[in-house]
Amino acid sequence: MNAQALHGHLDALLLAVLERGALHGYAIIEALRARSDGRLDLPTGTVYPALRRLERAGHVVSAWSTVNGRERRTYELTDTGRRALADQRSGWREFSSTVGRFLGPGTTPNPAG
Amino acid sequence: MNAQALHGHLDALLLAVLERGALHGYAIIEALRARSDGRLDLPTGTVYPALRRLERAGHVVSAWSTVNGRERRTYELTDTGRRALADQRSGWREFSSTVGRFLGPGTTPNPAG
DNA sequence: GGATAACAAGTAGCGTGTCTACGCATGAAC
DNA sequence: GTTCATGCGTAGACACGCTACTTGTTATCC
Repeated sequence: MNAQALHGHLDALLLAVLERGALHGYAIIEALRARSDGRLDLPTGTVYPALRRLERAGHVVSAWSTVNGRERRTYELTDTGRRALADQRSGWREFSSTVGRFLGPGTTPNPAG
Repeated sequence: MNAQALHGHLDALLLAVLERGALHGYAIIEALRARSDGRLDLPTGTVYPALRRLERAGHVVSAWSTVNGRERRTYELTDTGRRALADQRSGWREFSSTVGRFLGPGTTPNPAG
């Protein structure tokens, strides 16, 4: 599964992983991969531009830090970003329940757990 | 909600509405609108090209019929289309459950106490 | 010491897919 | 005879993610 299917939901995913705490780009990619059991394996060429978009939109702020001589740009959610995430969440719910009507009951309201 | 968010799932929706029986383009649009409580209101410029894509792919076949002097092109699911729909369905389930982990109700830091 | 891999960030150009904005045609209402 | 709802269709614009590439550091293997 690649990000083509995401189309328009990628930003929401990025905000969602940052909700748990600030991360740098590479770590975001790994978090997405880990939390999706390897299903979301996004290329850097997808994630980095998206993060810059989010920063331009004011949803995240970034800060450079150097660790072992390696440059890391760490991204953090802003208040605006938090509100945007809430919006995206309700948008996702409406979207998935609407499409779910046509494509099956598998909207997974809750993964049984 | 428009089809921008659909991106990649539109074909599946079209196949899904045709699953219940053959329809012509305009009726497909109305069926989508009706079954989604008005949430899916797709422009013709989105649906007609999509239907032609599906026909080129062999997922549907079309036939002209004239009703009251009006030309209608009625689309019908093929066996290939039915299989494709099944594929899309399982694809949708995987997609929605994966994204749902991040954006779903169970994702909030307030785990339904 | 040199090659390779993993980590870390980024850009350029392409392809796909939906949207906007049209055009064409018929039948009913006013 | 103009307007509206029905019905089909295309052209071009635009947004977004993908592929492929570049730059640079640290660690590992031979």
